[in-house]
Amino acid sequence: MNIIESIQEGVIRAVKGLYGAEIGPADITMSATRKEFEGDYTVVTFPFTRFARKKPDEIAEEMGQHLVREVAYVQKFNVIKGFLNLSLSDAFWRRFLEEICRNEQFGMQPPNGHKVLVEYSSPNTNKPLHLGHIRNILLGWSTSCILEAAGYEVARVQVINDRGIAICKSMLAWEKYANGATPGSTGIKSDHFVGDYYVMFEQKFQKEYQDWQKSDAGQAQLQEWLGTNEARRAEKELAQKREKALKELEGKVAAGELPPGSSLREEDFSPGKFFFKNFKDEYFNQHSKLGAEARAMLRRWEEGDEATVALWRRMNDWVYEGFNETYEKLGVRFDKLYFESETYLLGKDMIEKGLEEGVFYRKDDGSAWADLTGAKLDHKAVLRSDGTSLYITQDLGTAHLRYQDFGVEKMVYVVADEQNYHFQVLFELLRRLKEPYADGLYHLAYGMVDLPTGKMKSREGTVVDADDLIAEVVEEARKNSLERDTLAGLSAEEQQTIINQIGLAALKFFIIKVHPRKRMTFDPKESVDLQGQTGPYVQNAYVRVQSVLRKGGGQSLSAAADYDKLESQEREILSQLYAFPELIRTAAEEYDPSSIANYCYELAKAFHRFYHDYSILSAETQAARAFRLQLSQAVANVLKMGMKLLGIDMPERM
RNA sequence: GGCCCCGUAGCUCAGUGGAUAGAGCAGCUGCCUUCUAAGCAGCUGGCCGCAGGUUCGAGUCCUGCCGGGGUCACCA
Repeated sequence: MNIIESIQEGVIRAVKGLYGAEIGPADITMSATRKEFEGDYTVVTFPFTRFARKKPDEIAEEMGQHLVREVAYVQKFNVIKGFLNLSLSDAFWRRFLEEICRNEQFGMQPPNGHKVLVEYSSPNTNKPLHLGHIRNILLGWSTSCILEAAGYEVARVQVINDRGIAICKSMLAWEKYANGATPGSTGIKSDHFVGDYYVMFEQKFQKEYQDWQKSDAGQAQLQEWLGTNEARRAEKELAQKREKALKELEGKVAAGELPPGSSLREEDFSPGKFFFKNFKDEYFNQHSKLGAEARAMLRRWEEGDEATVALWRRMNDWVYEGFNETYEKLGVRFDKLYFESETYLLGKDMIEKGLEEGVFYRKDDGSAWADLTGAKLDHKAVLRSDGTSLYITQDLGTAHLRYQDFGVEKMVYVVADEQNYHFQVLFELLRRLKEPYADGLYHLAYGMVDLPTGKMKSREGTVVDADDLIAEVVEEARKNSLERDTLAGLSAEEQQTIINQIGLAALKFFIIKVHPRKRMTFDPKESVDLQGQTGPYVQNAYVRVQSVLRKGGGQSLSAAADYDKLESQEREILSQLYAFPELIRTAAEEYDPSSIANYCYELAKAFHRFYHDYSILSAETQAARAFRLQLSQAVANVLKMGMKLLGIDMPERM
């Protein structure tokens, strides 16, 4: 039993003995004592006034005496405004420190016999990975590590969207314009190589579309639309929008944010532009030559045309090669890949079963639906009238397949929050189908990543590429390291390893420290910061310990047993360490890596302060020296484990 | 419009219903002859979106409103 439970039990007995009331642990409000007061743990006594019929201070006083008498290691107490602050004995903390120094795996929970699957990354194969994927990957990886630390057996998987019109665009552009060029022949990273042809397709298509807009056919289409009611509505809305924008602009000019004489871009409010923007998909499907070619290619792929499938395989393999490089740089891996080309037909059996069981119903046209109005959702199509699968059908089948593959009781889907509705529907359907894992489903929905300039938009070229970003943070770490010149004496290879660790720590920590649910602003300038609330700050605390240990470690630390009169900073650090196991449990329960990041920062901060204020190697006594060495060692160990859960490695020097 | 998420310092973010709401960045000041200054300390900066309610106690829970985002396809 840990000390917190002991105290709770003591409080329960005290309440019963003193006031004759029965309470449970949940009725007790307990927390670590705030820094400005003396004590280690605080019990709030206000809730007890109801049955004690006494003032909070009196209750606290009585209870404090009771706890000191009855609970081992509770040594003394003080009362401030109804808050009962308890101090544990030095012996308690010394024993705790000894215990964690013996246990390298302190905080890691023993296997709990449960299996969980984590799906993350899940890219398309037509473009390289970008900043959004990085958040996804870091969340997925750290969540899976945290679940492992909490005792789960974890399977890491990704779904790869390797089929559909998008990859056909890349294929078509490559066929038409590449003249047989390959990643090897051009020296371009292979996923970027494929992505470049996707971009090229879009550019050629855009050019074609613009030419068409000016053509008789295009103008005729526009004229036809301009006569409709829809057009009149649109014109009205555009006029309103224009007015609003004009007001905003005038406000900004008045505030000096924009130069005088600034004006609106009138074309933004022209009905013609509005029309052609919305007509784009229809143009692609109905009129475009390139669109027709891409669709023909998709059809050939679906028919299994040999040459098309071979090209498809070749280009996708290039993409995987590039992805794997990026995954390796980020230090993540997967146990299994699910390719949509292999799973997109799955799920129909489940629909059949569901139809029999009345989970779904059929419309006259043959399509299958689920009535989810009871779950405050809606009617949802699960099979097309021609009998083919939909996105949701495929996900039903894939979930079932994964259960067969891994026998997991829980599945975590790391997917952006724009798909919240989809997962609500998916989980509800799996519950109704009585899938055995249906109660263990969790959508780890994370907010999109914005740039200081606004949303990332691939069409406007504001997407931050994953590889570029990694290179940038590592370069920043390299420059800083050179200035500091602390790595002299190490081989070039060792130096590079450390610089990579520092750069990636900055990037990863910057992203993980924000709660997943929140939309986040990613400022590239701040992400390469190496000072303050950052990954390298935490690494530096670890490095300082290693440096101390190199100089003064190796001797017996048994003298630590004689250390008494712990400093309040030492107690504070110990109390933080004490919270580590519980932190892992709650982080796993809540699927929240950000709590680990913030914990590591707080612990590093406490250590940096301690390191500054007290001498470790030249402490006043042998006992103090031994104790502080142990304490430093314990801090380093916990920081290393904590950061490892975030996918961040600790360098031995920096 | 329905549903979901967010709103805390100039900026980026913490904050299990408990004490005087915290960090980092930015700005200003100090501290390297001492275990690595990627550090430490200080100053400046808050109607915790607004209004009600529940509670001994609300940034935290409930309701309404305002603002931002997402989503509501036989697309994925």
